[in-house]
Amino acid sequence: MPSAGAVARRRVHDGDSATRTALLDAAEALLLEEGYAAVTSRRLAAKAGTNSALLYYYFANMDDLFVALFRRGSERSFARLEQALDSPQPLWAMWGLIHDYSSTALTMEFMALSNHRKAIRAEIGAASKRFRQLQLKALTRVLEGYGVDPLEWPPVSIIILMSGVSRFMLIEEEFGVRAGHPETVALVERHIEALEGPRC
Amino acid sequence: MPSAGAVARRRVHDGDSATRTALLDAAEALLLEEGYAAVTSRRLAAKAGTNSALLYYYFANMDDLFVALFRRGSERSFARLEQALDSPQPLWAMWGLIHDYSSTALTMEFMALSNHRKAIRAEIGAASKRFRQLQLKALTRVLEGYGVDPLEWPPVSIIILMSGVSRFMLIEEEFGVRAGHPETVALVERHIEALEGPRC
DNA sequence: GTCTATAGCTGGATAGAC
DNA sequence: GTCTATCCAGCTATAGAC
Repeated sequence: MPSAGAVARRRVHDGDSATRTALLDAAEALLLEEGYAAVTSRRLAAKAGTNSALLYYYFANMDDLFVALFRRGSERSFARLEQALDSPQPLWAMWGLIHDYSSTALTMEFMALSNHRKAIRAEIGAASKRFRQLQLKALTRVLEGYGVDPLEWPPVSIIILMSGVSRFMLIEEEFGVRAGHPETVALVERHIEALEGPRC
Repeated sequence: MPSAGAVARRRVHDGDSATRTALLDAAEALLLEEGYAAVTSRRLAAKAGTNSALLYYYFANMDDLFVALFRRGSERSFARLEQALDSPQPLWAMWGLIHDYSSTALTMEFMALSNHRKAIRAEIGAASKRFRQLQLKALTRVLEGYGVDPLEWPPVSIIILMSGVSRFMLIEEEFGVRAGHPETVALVERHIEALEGPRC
């Protein structure tokens, strides 16, 4: 574990290279398959077909690697969100994005990881805010178009409700709890359908 | 890290003793203050004013200690829930219990911990199911009394909505995201008030 | 019941050859 | 850029004295 005040002394090679990408890919795969505790310098280097010393050539330390991996993931998510909000059925598209395990699993793993990697905490906060702002800007316009009263149903609350209920069910499923999930998904989707018509 | 198939060979002393309780208290405090990564046998023993060898006198291994701590916490939560559901305003009482950081923080820490301690996963799943059943049994009766249509608003979905939105906001707050939270809390509380009158 | 001492392992990070 | 070899720290768990 790096000491709290650790500073990267080595020079880091930010550019793209096949090895660097392989290391990030291996880290992402390990993170999803076995959880962040499995992502150690040795195991991840082995999975990428190299050794841990090379990892430290590309990244100053493990924190650095995790931050790079998180940013790569956020950029992808952000692009997917922009595309979803641009669809003719933005509520359905957003719900599809939110209530999908594979797009949420990485985020949740990073949240768990952030418990003992403070560098990651700040990254998650910043990305969440940016994500929320984009969702909010689009949804405010969309809901206004559907004639939804923003005092009774603030757009930001719609986002939080959809995200919260979805995330909660995904987490529960990881622990084998499924009671009430189908009914709740149906409830959410009834309300989306009332505003936006059946999903196309 | 214990090997996957590790079996507890030592005899374990389950009964209450001041030292055992001190160890559990220290573990709980460390878990909340610094996250589960800080809960190592050495640090926790030091915090309890003893040494790690004694920890292994009371618990077969670290997994065992975490399971014992989780069970102690669940029993307390369960008792609080029973009391809440027995109040004259069960919706308000349940919401108060759900949307309270201190009662949720430990659960979230255990969920993060369960990523690399499988023994904990099973415990969380079992406790969640038990918790849900109690909530559901009480809420079904209460909502029926308020004349809420169970086809449009299934009681189990009300529970999931309340839990999900609350948990989501508590997590976001840990990452410094607060946008839309007051509006959303107000929204939930308006709906509770419509059914149960102002909170007493 | 409680302690000291320590075995055995794993991980982060670096040195230095090629 | 990539490797082998290695240092050092911290952790789980045990042995054995008192």
